[in-house]
Amino acid sequence: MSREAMSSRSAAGTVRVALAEVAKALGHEHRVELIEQLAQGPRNVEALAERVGLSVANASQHLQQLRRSGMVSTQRDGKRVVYRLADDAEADVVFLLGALRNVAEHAVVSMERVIGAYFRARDELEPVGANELVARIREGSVVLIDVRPGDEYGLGHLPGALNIPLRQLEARLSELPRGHQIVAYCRGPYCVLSFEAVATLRAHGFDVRRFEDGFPEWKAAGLPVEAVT
Amino acid sequence: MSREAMSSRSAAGTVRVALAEVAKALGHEHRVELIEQLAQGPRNVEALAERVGLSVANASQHLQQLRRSGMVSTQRDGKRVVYRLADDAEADVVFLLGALRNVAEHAVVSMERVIGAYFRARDELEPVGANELVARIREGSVVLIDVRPGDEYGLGHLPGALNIPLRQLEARLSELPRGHQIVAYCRGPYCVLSFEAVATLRAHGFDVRRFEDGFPEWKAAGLPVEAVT
DNA sequence: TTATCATTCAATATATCAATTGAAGGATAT
DNA sequence: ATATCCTTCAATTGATATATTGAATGATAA
Repeated sequence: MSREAMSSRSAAGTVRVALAEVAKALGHEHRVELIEQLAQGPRNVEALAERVGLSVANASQHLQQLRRSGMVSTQRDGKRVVYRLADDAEADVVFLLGALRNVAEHAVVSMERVIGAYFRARDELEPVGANELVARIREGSVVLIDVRPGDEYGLGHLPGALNIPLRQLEARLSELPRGHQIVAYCRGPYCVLSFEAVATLRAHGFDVRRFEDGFPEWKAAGLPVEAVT
Repeated sequence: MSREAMSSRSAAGTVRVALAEVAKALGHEHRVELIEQLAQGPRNVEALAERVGLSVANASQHLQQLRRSGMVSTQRDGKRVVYRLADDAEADVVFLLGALRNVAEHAVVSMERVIGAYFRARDELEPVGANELVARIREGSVVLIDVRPGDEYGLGHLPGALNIPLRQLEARLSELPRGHQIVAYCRGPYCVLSFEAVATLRAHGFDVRRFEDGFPEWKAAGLPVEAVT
């Protein structure tokens, strides 16, 4: 939109254009996934492209759309360009993803289907809410495990969480206690890693539940996080 | 997306496609405005087209995109087709609009500009939050006025609110009390009607504040509403 | 400097979207 | 039935978005 067109527009119209710009930036599967990745922590273009399964050039173009929307900012680090959620907007972007999930849950038919087929287990897994988790971490009545890959754990994790990536879980069962309840978390409410972790650990007789959100939501709520220094 | 492509996709991928579909549906200024209108209450195509300033055919096409996204549903009423926010998703859609506004507020440069120029007055107007408003309605210490057009008021309004459309405000000052504080509300946090109403009433010496949200947010929060029967 | 690396730009083909026009559906009223 | 009204469909034009390829930029390291 040109400056001229913008200035001839009502204040309310400008607000709507701004909302539509943000929505349009999230209006493509790849950009949703890029934002989800960036919610775990900052990354350079190559790492993002690889995770999302895009060519570097294609990922770069999508990232620039996100940057133009204002949700993402960049910073040079040597010969790399590091993308991150814009500091001002980080928590709001995480909440926005959550609001989109809530709407899609009711509105999008294919999503209802996949939730029915895959995530129905949510109730059976008795997920732990953030408030309860805060209390139980404080009283020390729970062992937290972060089942994301090690690099994401390194960029930030819940206080005191033990990092056991899902792939290593079966090999590292001896590190887990049988006396305490275990709570597993990963990238967010529809991240499959913690679902699988809970299923695996229950099959081995552990007392384990899932955190209903993930690291980004925890951080966006203003709760304390740790990072590997 | 075809059924085949969908079934060959991971559960997480399906969720992302669903989020992107919802976001894309809000990725156009006209559809944002249509959703804002529908958040006030159900309407037929012609009424929506007129309010948004579109041809009927064009409005119909945008409305069908919204319907395909699942956010909007239709129902025939004689020779009219009435559009409304889908019952399941109504509150979630209103929250989603709010989340978009929060992100855009930080992220979109043009929006910061217009907020600075037009809505800076927000602080000076000492807006009333929903919790405070609930309490003050209960204790009867406030006179509520709804400054939206009469038809929107008729579709639903806050309990006990008096409808004085902004255009009639100066002509109806005698209906307003000088003993009690007045609270004005309209369509939402960036709706200009209540800003103007507060400015007008203050110029006439009334004790008046703005409700910081609007009718849709009040209803989406599960608070009670009235409608003209 | 030159070579190397990470990222972005430019050009292209393909696909999708937006707005307009006029015709077609579906319902009611005469 | 016929006419009328509201809405949707179909076809068109022009605009915008996506993905690919290869070249250009900007920074570091030899």
